[in-house]
Amino acid sequence: MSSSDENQSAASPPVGTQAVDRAAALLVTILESEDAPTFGDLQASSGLAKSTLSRLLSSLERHGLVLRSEDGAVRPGAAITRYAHSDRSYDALIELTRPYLQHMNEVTGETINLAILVGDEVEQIAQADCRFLIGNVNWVGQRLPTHCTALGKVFLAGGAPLPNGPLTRRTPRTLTTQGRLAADVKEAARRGWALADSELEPGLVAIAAPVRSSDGSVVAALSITGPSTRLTPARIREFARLLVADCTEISTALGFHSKNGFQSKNGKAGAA
Amino acid sequence: MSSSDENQSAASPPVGTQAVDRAAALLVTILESEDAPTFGDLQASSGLAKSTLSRLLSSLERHGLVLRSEDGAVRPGAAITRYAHSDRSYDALIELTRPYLQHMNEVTGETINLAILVGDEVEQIAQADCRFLIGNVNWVGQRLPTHCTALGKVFLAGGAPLPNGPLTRRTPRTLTTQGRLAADVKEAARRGWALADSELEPGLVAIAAPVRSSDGSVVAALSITGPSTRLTPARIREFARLLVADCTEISTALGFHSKNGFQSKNGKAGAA
DNA sequence: AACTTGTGTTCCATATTATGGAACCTTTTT
DNA sequence: AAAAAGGTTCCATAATATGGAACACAAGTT
Repeated sequence: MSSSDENQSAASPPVGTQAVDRAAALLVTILESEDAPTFGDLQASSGLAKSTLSRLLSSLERHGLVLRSEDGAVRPGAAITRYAHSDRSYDALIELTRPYLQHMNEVTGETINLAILVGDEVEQIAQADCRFLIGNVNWVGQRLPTHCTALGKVFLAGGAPLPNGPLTRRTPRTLTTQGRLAADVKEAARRGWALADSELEPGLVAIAAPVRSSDGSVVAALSITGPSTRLTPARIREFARLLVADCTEISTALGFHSKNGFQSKNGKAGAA
Repeated sequence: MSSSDENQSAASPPVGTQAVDRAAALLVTILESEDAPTFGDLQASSGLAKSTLSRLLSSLERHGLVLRSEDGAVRPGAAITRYAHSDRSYDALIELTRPYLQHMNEVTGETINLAILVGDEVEQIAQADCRFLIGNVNWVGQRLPTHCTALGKVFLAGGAPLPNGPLTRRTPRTLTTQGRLAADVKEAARRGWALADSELEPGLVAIAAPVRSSDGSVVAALSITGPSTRLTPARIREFARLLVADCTEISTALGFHSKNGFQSKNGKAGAA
């Protein structure tokens, strides 16, 4: 019995159930594999006896956690697929990012938001509240356009299609031409974070950075929002560093690895 | 030991590992629960001893399959979240739908495609090839606009934002005004399937229907494509029934339940 | 066609490994 | 301050998972 703990478990005194541990390790392997492993692959990577592996897979399969196709490939099953394509999958993302929201809130004192792209709008799905009197608004559930928000620009920089309709003028500083918006988004992509200064509402400043999944696509964005009186240029630079650092950490937790903050998706993406 | 098989396993002679079975059932419960269950909830629903439950959850947690937040709620863990937000999650969707593609291909003889919405375009991700000489084109990987394809109209009918830029005229029959497109999409929503007759390419006819996830959102679309010589009005009606039936089955496998084929997402969605 | 190799499942005796009750610890409620 | 609720650890017991070998099936090989 070769106890090869190839996972992150550093020095955990084996508390828990051995059989379940093995099955869990198996499932994780299947979830992480770029292309579906075969029975043989799993046997090699886990070092389990054929009989044991067969039984473990049967149990997982019975519950729909694993799917075996005719060619012998083992894939995540219907139960997982079902979850992956449901709204609930974002709840876990919120839970995963919550500590970071709190951390950034403690350091900056400002409102922190987590958002995803829904259609061509940005929807805030979690928030850590500002500690000052001025600035407490609940943004959760709100949907905003992409062209005049820092969060929106992050998704645009990540490859979302530019809104090709009219760009509504929310304030005198809103970018209302395709050209200026494209340039601003390009700049955001270059430096790794986006800025919206009085473009949504006069005196309201926001910066935002991307959270990426393992394939490099932007799944969410985090923002710091506050009044321009507090978010001065110096503060913005300081907070942006912090923001990008935390977003990078979250992305890493999601399996993304890269040295530079922003870069185009390498996989299936690209111009149509 | 109350062997309460609450899952679909009808009469499977318990082949497999008991401990893993319990853990798997637990994980499925967590994945399916609308809002995160607590330790107590799981104890009640599974009927396991506290100690056993504690150990099982520990094992699952160690591998990142489960996440326990401070308030005691148990949620899918980072490993699952990571997978759910990666491109790979579509591989399993393809695998899940493959039998249906084949079935429809056998019945109709025409080309069947599975597609998802990427940005404001439709990307084909799986195909069952046409059995006739005329009509074999590999669409997989291709991205097409939404306004002139049956697949695209399905997503528009499902709530995706209408393209608000110019609607490119691909053929004389392409719908190039917002008004006519909106009307066509509305009709598609009403009857549960979409049609594109010589709108992408002269003589090319396609029908498509939605695949929905448990929350009602359209995650994918299936299409039947062929030349207008074979896809006559009578055939179209016949194939549409088949298409909608199969899509409903797939949606059910993904946890969606509804009597009428098309209906607006009841959850977070709605007009902006 | 008969043979060999590769893959995965079932069988079975063994002892390793999971089990549940109780004690214990921590936090919340009254 | 006391009590209840919620979880974890401990421990002796035997129930349960284990791996080797036999078996079944398919695919390539001579």
